[in-house]
Amino acid sequence: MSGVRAQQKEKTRRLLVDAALNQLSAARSFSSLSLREVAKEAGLAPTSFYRHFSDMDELGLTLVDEAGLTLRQLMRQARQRIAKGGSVIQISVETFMELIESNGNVFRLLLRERSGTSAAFRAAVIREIRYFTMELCDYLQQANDLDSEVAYMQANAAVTIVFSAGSDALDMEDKTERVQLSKQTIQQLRFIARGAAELSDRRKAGRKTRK
Amino acid sequence: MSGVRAQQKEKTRRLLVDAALNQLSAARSFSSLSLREVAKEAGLAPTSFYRHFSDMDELGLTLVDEAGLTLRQLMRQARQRIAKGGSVIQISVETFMELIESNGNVFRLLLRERSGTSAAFRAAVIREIRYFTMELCDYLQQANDLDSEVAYMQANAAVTIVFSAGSDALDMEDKTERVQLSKQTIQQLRFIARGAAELSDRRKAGRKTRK
DNA sequence: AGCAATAGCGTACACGTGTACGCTTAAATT
DNA sequence: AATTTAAGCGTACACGTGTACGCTATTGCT
Repeated sequence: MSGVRAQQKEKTRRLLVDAALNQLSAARSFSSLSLREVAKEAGLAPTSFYRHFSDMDELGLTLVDEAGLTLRQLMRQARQRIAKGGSVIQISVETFMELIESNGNVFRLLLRERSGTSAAFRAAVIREIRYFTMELCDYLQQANDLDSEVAYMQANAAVTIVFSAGSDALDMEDKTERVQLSKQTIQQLRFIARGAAELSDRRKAGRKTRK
Repeated sequence: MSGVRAQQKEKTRRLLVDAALNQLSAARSFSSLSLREVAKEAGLAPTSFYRHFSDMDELGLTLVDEAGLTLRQLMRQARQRIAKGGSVIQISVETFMELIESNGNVFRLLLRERSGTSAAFRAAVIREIRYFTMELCDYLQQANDLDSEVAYMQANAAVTIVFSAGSDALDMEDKTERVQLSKQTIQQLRFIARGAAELSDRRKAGRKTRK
């Protein structure tokens, strides 16, 4: 019942997953990784790969799942920090940027496979990002008392801006450049928040007078 | 002097470029294209490829250049339409969406290689997009009398939003879905415009009182 | 007219790829 | 203790890849 075998299997499975993640870089996308490369990096014979995944695609989807997990951890962490007070937007952006610095490869995976070549991957990534967006949407609607449609548009725009900034940040090695980018991103999010708040107010006023 | 030879060479060079472009699709990225495939599609022997490009990379950069050209045509067309009156934002978004419907592959190339695997490609794509952004920035600054830094942030955010929407539009086969996306994008751009105008005003007021 | 340049082709090679197949060895089950 | 299960390995194969090399045929130049 201890499952020495299953335990060992899970261990080398992780070896494969980690091997794939570690091979990702600015110059190396998941789709450019070969089964043999991953197996070799994990210290396995090529054919042993099949004991864990039937395909590189299957490994890839596992990776996307892990990336989604990381994204959710990010949200949790941001919420905790926000609870302690401070500018919501600023804290969110800074938390996000930290994630990118420490988990660049995970983020790269999401960015690339989003517009990648495999329909399954795209669907999986889009699902994760949508989940992320919806979570933000709920928060905005509740915290700022927004019209639900307006909240969605704001959340969607904000996520787009932040992800794009993250993508840019990945290519920066200079620290001050990144700080500058953060500032700009924060300002852009404020633009959006401002516009959304206004539209939401206008809609509410419209509903009132119509009654 | 007529240059029968050079003329013919240019012709088959175009054959290669077009062959590469035609092979692009949702399921096929440029980096997944092989020299042999492109040559075959162009009706050439693999080795004849080298008479025109030393590399697939060189062909790729040519493609990016063409994409940049398309982007500039887009700007010109949008400007012409704007001159005839109407909502600037609406016209811009609609023009952009038309481009995507008719030149999906060109746009896909830009989107993918932007976060792609080759540093040279990324640099080239980023240059084209930056040029696009700067052009918009100038327009905004002049037309709306904005603070220059604010205008840049607005232009940058707008381009990000529009490109992201374009990327989403590529995956839609339903027409009404695309119309809905356009509406949302227009609204999001208005959010940004609103926020930017406000910040610009605040900055100007600040400068006045300080004098 | 004669020579040089060159676009395009065919052949050939070494290399990396996915994966089918059978074997070994150790855990799990009986 | 005997048997079944399955993780991992090595070998082997067919296939697609980039590209070096030499050849042909046509254009351009002198």
